[in-house]
Amino acid sequence: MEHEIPCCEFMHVHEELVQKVNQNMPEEETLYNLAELYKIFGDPTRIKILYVLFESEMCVCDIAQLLNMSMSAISHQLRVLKQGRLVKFRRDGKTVFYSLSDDHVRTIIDQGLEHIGE
Amino acid sequence: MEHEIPCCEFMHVHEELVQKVNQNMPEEETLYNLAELYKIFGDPTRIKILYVLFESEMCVCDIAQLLNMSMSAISHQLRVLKQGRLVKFRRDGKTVFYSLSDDHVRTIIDQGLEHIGE
DNA sequence: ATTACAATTGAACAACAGTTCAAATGAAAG
DNA sequence: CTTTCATTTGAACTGTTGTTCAATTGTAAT
Repeated sequence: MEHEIPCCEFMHVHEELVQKVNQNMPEEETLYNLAELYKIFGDPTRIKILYVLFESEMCVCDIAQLLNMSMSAISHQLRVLKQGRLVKFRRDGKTVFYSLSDDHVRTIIDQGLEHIGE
Repeated sequence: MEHEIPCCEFMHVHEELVQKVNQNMPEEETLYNLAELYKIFGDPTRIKILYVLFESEMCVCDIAQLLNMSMSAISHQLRVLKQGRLVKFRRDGKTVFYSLSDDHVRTIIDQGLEHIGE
């Protein structure tokens, strides 16, 4: 990440502005975590799973049938959603039921829909 | 995307619920576009660029210096942001100034921050 | 114990994404 | 027209991601 920066001879932004940017820029780790969160939303399959879970908790098998995909594929994606704390689960016998872990999920998706104009 | 679905013998979700899911699930294209939008936010460099642009419009060169990255890398990412309609630009002589195209950007990022608890 | 079955896991594979490097634009000045 | 310089572009390379397939785990029933 080290660079010789071949760049314009003078900066267009003022010194004051540079300070403001550095002041308001969150820490590297925060930015990284933020990107990680959005990466999770950045896949149609995972978005679909979240939509399905908007209605109610469901087992892997039901989700797979509803989305017409293999249980393995769904399970892999549920793991990603679990790691991102977007879904939680409970076991009931052989079956594992997944559900949304909080309301941010819905808000974030709604904001996105608004942006693309749906 | 075709599957033999080896799955549980009976569905746990009720018929009524299946209908509700299918009713509320947006069209395939919408879901795809939504995922595409979030993919854009799913990269630290692009998040940083957006943060920089929170303060004011800036040229490629200034952004590159502020983030300590090559102009080429920044330009490539600005193209992605441009395609997602998250930034707009104006040319002034040899310089191109980029700025945020609307307020959704800020709202979406704020929602994300809230989720990760910052 | 053995069987049945929902769910998870890991390896493999193809598709994709981010940065670099070198070359090409595009606009202004000499 | 030629030069200069900010920006863009395309190819190459590397690292990552999503799905499949086969094998495994975990729970309950026989």
